[in-house]
Amino acid sequence: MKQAHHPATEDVALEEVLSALGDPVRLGLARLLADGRERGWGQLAAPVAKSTLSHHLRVLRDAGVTRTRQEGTRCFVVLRRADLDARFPGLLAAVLEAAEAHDAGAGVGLRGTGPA
Amino acid sequence: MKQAHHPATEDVALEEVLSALGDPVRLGLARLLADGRERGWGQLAAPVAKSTLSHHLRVLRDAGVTRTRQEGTRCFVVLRRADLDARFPGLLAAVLEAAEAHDAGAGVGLRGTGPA
DNA sequence: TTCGATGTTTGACGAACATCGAACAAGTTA
DNA sequence: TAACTTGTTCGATGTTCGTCAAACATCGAA
Repeated sequence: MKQAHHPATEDVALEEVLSALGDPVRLGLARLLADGRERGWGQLAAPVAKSTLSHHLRVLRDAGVTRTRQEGTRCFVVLRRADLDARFPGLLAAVLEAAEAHDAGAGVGLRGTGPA
Repeated sequence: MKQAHHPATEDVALEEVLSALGDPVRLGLARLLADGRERGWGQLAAPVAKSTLSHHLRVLRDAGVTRTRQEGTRCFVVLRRADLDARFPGLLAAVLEAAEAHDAGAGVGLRGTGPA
């Protein structure tokens, strides 16, 4: 559990962001984080094994879509909305709105705290 | 060279569009077509073999990003801007603007008619 | 009909990807 | 110290992807 690497805002690449969000699980994760609130790793519920979930979170992180914070032995994930909006104005909003409107990236939800 | 299949506007999937545009060559092609003008297949110049170019154009077509029209033995490609905008408002504009701003998808250009 | 131009399809290849279970590392708690 | 919790990393597997060359199909021209 070493400190994860995050690309600087100016190093975020469009192709990477697009292909990162081009996966159903990752799009679902982004959609889950769309409200800007930070979520605990354990709250995230995706229809994949935890090692796979870890992989997807890494792809999102490496692409610059999310930021992971570590607190003790647990992690918290948050969308880098401001950074993305600074670099690609309107992109994230359009993607998230489209995902919401068409229920894309389904299968990803919250655990414990219940839906909503 | 049989008539290619195009998805109906309501069948266009967000994940497919995003991952279609997540490739440098395809993003470059989309960027090239961003002005809405129709281009001849032969005008498209990408740093790949023609079979590969054909493949990429098919991915874009299958994802609903472009439309291919056939005239005799040659093809013309155009961006399905209105369709995409109807289904995912603002998405294509944000992607193309971001690509333009950061010169993403480079290596794709025009042949014959010269740049511009 | 024969030739040439234009894309598409096929077959093959290595690289990248999504996925899993198991082993591991780092904190927290008993 | 000894568990236990929480994610990450590793190794393996099967799939998809990007790429090319070559063969093919189709249309127009000679």
